[in-house]
Amino acid sequence: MAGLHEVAKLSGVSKSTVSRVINNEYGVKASTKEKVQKAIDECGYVANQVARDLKLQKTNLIGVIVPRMSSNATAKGLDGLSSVIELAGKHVLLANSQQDNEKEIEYIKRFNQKRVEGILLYATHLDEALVKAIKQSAVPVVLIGQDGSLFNIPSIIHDDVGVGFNAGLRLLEAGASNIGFIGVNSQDIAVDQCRFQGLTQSLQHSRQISALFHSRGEFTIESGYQQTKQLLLDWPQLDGLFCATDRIAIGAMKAISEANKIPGKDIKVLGVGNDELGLVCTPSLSTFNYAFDLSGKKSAQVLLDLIENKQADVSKLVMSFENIFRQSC
Amino acid sequence: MAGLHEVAKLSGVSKSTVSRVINNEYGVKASTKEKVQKAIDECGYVANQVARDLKLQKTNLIGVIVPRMSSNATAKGLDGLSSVIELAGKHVLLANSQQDNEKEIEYIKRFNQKRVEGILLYATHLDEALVKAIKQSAVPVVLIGQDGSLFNIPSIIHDDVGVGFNAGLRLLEAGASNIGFIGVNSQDIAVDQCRFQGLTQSLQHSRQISALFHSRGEFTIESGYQQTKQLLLDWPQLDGLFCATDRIAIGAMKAISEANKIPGKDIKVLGVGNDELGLVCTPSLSTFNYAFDLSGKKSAQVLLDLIENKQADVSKLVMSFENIFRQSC
DNA sequence: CTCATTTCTGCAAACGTTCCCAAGGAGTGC
DNA sequence: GCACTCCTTGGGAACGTTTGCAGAAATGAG
Repeated sequence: MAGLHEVAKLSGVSKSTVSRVINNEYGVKASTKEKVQKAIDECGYVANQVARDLKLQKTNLIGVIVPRMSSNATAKGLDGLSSVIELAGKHVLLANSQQDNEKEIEYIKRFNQKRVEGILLYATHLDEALVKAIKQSAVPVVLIGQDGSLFNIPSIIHDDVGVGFNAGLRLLEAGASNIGFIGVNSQDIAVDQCRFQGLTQSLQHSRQISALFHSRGEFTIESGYQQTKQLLLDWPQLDGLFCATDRIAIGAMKAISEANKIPGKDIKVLGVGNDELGLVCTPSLSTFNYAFDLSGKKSAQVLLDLIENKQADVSKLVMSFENIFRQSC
Repeated sequence: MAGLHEVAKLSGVSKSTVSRVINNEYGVKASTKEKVQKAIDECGYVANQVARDLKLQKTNLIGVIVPRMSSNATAKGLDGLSSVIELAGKHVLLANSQQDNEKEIEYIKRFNQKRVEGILLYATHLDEALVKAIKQSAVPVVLIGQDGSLFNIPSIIHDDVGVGFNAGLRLLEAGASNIGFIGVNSQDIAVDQCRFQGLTQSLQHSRQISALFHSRGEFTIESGYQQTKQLLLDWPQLDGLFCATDRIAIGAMKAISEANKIPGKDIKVLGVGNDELGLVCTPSLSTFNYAFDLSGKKSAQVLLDLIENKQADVSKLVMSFENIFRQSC
């Protein structure tokens, strides 16, 4: 591929001059500018950004690590963050960790090698090795969805405890007293632990509550279905169900219907995430809206700030949520 | 950040030797290797991939341009393509064109500057300027979702005509004779034109058909709702509806219900895409499954081949589909 | 101990830019 | 005609690597 050198030769000027017209700096005569421009068009010159990046010590690259691409949360987050990153004239270097902790670590390292300017990490769980990798990163890392502020890692999180608390209140209000929670795995602090914690907090002082169950599965509709089926068998009194995600909740409602009970009447159901799925299913799902696109944007903004100022003025940012109460509770 | 140079100084060897240790080439004494390794750990050296890329004239970067992040098709496609790209040891450089033709062109240029090895383009419509930009790209571009084979651009497409044809057959079979089609905009060849074309082909020879309507909107549930509301007003005889996407179909069913007709009974409804939404809504939506993850994978493979072999052995690849017939038709 | 052979290491060029510095040339005022 | 300034241009170092080549050190054979 043609380089600066060839353009220079072709137009009979020096590399310096060519460079100047490319970056259209002032101080180059109109006639030479024209001459050079012609040569550029002629040999189809395309600036080599790699060489530039090396010289300028700046890549304009932001690394983004997600656990999976095709989930409501990730997709919307990606949409949000990409818009602010691209507005800032930077590019998104994307990696799919497939929820694998080691891959997350691997990508943090590789991104450092690639000299990204910062990293946005949608982590599923924060273990020692990951924290260490983040600490070792030469460029700032901001965490999305999990709270790393304990380790002094800037984090954008959703108010999972608050959601759990509100879910409890709503369930009580709706008259439920045998309440189940379907979470994911215990390593996922935000989705599993915090939401459950909020739930228990709100139920704690109520004398209406006779029992509380905690069951665990995966992030899918199918898993929600299976978990609930089992739960109904083990515990027929169940009359309120808080699911850690909307997909789980939708699976749950299916299981409930199949057990000849009416979701939203016999058993109140609540999800989290405001997935569009909850809007179209029957009965429509009561849930909590997390502004994933906004948290994506926010996290990108925090990261860009961090890159600019070299120090965080925010170590933890808790995004609020919105109650979306429909038919299921 | 510490460079090769500092490690060399610290360990008392030359840059060459350090480089050799890092790339663990044979022919370096165990004792020096150890010495160097210690120095590396000590000063926290991280290889500069930018410099490497420049020297080796190879970035291991694949540019991916999508019209939006948060759609079923894109998300699944991204999941598929990222898995094969990452398996090949390469990285995904992601750009969101926001369905803007000019941005697509802009990104093709920028990616060329970044010296990506190839580009995967989810295009919404293929106009002259875009074709020109693709032709001018120094690295191979493969198109996903739109047919560019006419312009000799390797393309991975879904069998949109086939889907339209099958939709028509199904609608006839179900006894519909006043059939509507809700598409998007006419510039979207694949989603609007091809699907409609297939539909008309299958209906052409039928004497049962009394009329066929073509209406246009956007990719959303809301748009499907509005379009259908209008359609029902204009044309009350409507008894079969083929929607270019599942989201549109779901909006359509809502409008139908509101008009006191029963979707799947009074008016047969068909969508495209096998969005999970269609599974949970009532009545469940009959649709066609496009293996978006597979087309993502395939396109990445074709691109990698193209990069490797410098010439295409496939110029067009039509992915098949699967009939998913549920309650709505 | 010497010479040949093998193993190891360092020098320096190259990748394609940017940008500092200096120098050439053209005006300008006296 | 001279000194001065301003505008335009070119030379070359630098960014951090890799790698061919040659030389140094180590090893082995006689």
